[in-house]
Amino acid sequence: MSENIRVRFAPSPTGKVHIGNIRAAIYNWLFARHTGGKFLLRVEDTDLERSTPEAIEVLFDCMKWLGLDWDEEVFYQTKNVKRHLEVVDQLLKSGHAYKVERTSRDGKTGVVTMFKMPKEGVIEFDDIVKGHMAKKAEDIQDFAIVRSDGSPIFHIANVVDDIDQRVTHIIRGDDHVENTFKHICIFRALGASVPKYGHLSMIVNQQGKPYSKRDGAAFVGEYREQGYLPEALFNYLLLLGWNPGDDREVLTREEMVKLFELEKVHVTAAMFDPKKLAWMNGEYIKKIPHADFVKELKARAGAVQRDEAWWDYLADQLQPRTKFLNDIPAAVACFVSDDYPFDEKAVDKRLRKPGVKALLKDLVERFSKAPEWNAPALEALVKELSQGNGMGPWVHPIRVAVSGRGEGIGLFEMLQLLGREKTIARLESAAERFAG
RNA sequence: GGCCCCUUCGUCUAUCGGCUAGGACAUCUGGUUCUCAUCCAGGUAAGAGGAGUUCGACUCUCCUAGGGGCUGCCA
Repeated sequence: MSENIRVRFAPSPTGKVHIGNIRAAIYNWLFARHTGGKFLLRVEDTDLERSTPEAIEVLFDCMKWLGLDWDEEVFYQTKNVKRHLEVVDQLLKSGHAYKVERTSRDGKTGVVTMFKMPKEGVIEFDDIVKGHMAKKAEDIQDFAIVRSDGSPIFHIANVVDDIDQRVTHIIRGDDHVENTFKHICIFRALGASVPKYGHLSMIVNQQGKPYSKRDGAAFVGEYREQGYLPEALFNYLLLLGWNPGDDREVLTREEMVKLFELEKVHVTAAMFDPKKLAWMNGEYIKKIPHADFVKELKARAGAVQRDEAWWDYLADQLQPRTKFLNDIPAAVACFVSDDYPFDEKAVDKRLRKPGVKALLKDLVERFSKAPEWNAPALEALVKELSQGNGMGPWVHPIRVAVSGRGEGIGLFEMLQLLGREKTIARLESAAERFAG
């Protein structure tokens, strides 16, 4: 493979980065890193309304969050407008373009510059992912390249920028396939070499339609806010249309770079499955180094003063069962404050039952007298009470009383972390408040 | 309507003429556990339909059906 390979990610900043779009970035990045080529970033900021500095910042943030580092300086399309128009002049002179008065859809009338399509012949190219593509020139109409206000249109800007950035491979969404036939004609009219193309299928929803904001989180920022790890999103998006050829699914970045091949990217549209992404996220959370997880935990738990051993222990209990970092606050609420919320359903099921009050009172007695306060000792204590018939009748009410929830880390580990004093106080309080 | 593309379990996919069609997620069952969002074991579940080529087609060809994309002075 050549080290001259140059690819680009060329989004138009709108303040949000769509997952389909970022997947294109991922594939470009991987292709560049795999082949030792350059991954360029071009900001197609010609829509002045939407391409605000803030929107561009959002784009950079998403890229950085996912670890998509780019080579060379960011290329801004607006800075190349002069060049675009020079090239249009060139096309006008060579007879590949002409001016004409037209009325647009919204009723504007004015003179636009049109690119003149060849009238016969077949335009063809070998798409790296879709294979051989061909279309009769006569099936494509002449198209506008300069608006009546004198501003260049996407088709010409895109092609000129690709020439100027010396892009060798254009990897982009499937929705650009038709444009490619047009763009190839522009490259040829300019005597420029035509880059190689690879068109990526779309990410679709359960109905098979392009995945949009109505289908759930469609933008990178939303996944970040919901506590997804960038590595998990990256890995999941990569697998939507590519696989390493064996059964591996959770891959390190190094493995991805080593194994990624554009030729093996799928042609068919892939349905987005939030459940598998969630699973993938859990896998990556398990892989977080202990010390880092403790840091996350502390950051999300709020201000609580405990010693390191206490945090270590809680982290060990929590990490394997955490699927989303955003679940942490609810999971640790009972450790953070004595004013933790009670889940009404759990309370109904486990506390508002006859006999529970007496049971809790009895436990308060026994816990007060317990010689040791640690998980194994407490478990032994309750096991003895249950006489081998299952600890459920004791465990469930205790759990809801001290944590307000029906699920969480192991109960006895939880009691150990809470300490004797809090445990007893909470059992007493719950007995008065809820139990019958 | 016209043009281009696609079609293996519910979903993501393996298979590149030999298949008892494999894996993962989801789902179900059983086990472990106090619970579960952990862990272990197992199960259900697929080649759109029809012709042809071939000793043999999920794999190659054609047709049909279904799906998607494009058809802008958007990108």
